Amino acid sequence: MAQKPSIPKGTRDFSPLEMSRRNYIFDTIRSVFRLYGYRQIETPSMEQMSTLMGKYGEEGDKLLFRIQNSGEKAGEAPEKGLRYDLTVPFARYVVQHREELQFPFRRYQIQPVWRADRPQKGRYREFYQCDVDVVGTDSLVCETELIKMVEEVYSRFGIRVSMHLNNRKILAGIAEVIGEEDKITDITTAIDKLDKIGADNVNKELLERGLSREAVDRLQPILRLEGSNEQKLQQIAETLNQSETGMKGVEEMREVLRLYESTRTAADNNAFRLEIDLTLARGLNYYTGAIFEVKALDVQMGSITGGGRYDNLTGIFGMPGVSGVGISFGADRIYDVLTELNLYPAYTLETTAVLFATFGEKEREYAMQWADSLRRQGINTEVYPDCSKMKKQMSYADANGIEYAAIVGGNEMETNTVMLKNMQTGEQQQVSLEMLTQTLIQK
RNA sequence: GUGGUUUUAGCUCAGUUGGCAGAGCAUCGGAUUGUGGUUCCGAGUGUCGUGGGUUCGAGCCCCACAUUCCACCCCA
Repeated sequence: MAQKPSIPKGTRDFSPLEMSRRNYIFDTIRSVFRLYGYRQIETPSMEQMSTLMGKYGEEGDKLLFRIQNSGEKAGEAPEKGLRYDLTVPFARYVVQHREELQFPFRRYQIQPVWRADRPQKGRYREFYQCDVDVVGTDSLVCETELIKMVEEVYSRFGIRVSMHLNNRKILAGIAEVIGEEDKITDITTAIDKLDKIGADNVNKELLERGLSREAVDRLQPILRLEGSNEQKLQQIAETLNQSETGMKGVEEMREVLRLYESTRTAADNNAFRLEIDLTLARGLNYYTGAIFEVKALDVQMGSITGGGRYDNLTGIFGMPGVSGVGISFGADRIYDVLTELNLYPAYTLETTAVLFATFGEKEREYAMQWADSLRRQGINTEVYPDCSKMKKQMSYADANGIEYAAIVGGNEMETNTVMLKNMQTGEQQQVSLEMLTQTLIQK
């Protein structure tokens, strides 16, 4: 019985053109990662449920894909699940391989992750993250370099972005000074929505979540913070001067900004905006220091990159005292942004340089020998496999965006040449193997 | 998990109060027995998302499920 094939909700097929573009994204990100000395690892698609559970908050647990073993009954708790992000598997990896790693350890990882979320704009159930993390150091140089890497990546893509910067210690300090230390999660998730729902609704939500009227009032100056990063820091420092944790956060942020500014030159791109944003919270509750988020300025889309510092993620797996910091580029959202802004360079069309189109079996064999010679020079070459009509063969070259057709008939075989046709201009000339190789190598 | 939306030819989509299933593009063939992308002529294609129900009769009305997209929650 023929049934209509389909793929699971929130997943996608990638066709050749899309893959060329995706590879352009991965290659660009990867080259920046390597520029800063990061090395690649991969981890399995599935992890033990015990590794995943409880790392992403209540909501996160619900969004985990569970893997049902064939032997398990429907009601049993599955022991394996698909990874939800790359950071937690990385922490697990570090703990398991600690004896073989040199710290500080810089790694990058480009792999798909899965979330059983409801799909919508820029949200898929299977998507790629490009993670870059360094563990085993709490140096703020790392935060600074991550910021510079974000700047470099988006500069290469030509996407104008704003990078928002916050610090969990500052958020903790705020909760402390308004006397609601234990409500830090409620406070952060509420003020995270400031942009979207406005100050009045945020305050309403804070009251609903059980904050006192007084605490909400004391929060207001923080919410309304304006001015340059330096001015913001000044105001935050004044507000938090009674909180040791809060002041630590202020110092960290000040140092990161200072280091960042110290490396900037006039040549740096001004399209990149780095701003302190106290309303930036980020849901993952393992963050303890800096937190980052990047949004495209010219496209309506959720964050396209995010990350932060986590002081004790490996502690959960029995290896305390290892601080890490990292960020994750959302490849699929970047793809959507590049598509919407039409920013793909022309060369992202990965294709064949030359197609041999032939008039018969003898010509085809002749073409195969020529093709081998070209391939030895590293030129992407195809021989049309059937003895079809020339029209058909030329259409094939055209439809696949192949730049040159090398036509082989009796005349060409006699003179030991091919008729080389430029598919864009329509110009053609009879050329020797040497001339053909030269022409194609120059491309 | 909540609310709405979409699904008809390979693709994008029309389809009237319930009455014979349509267009453009793409594909294939020909005009052109050694030349594609432009032109002209011709042709093919459908379990109308799936399963039930109402009706003399359902692409259209009702129910369930799947799916698309959007918003909320949350997030890359």
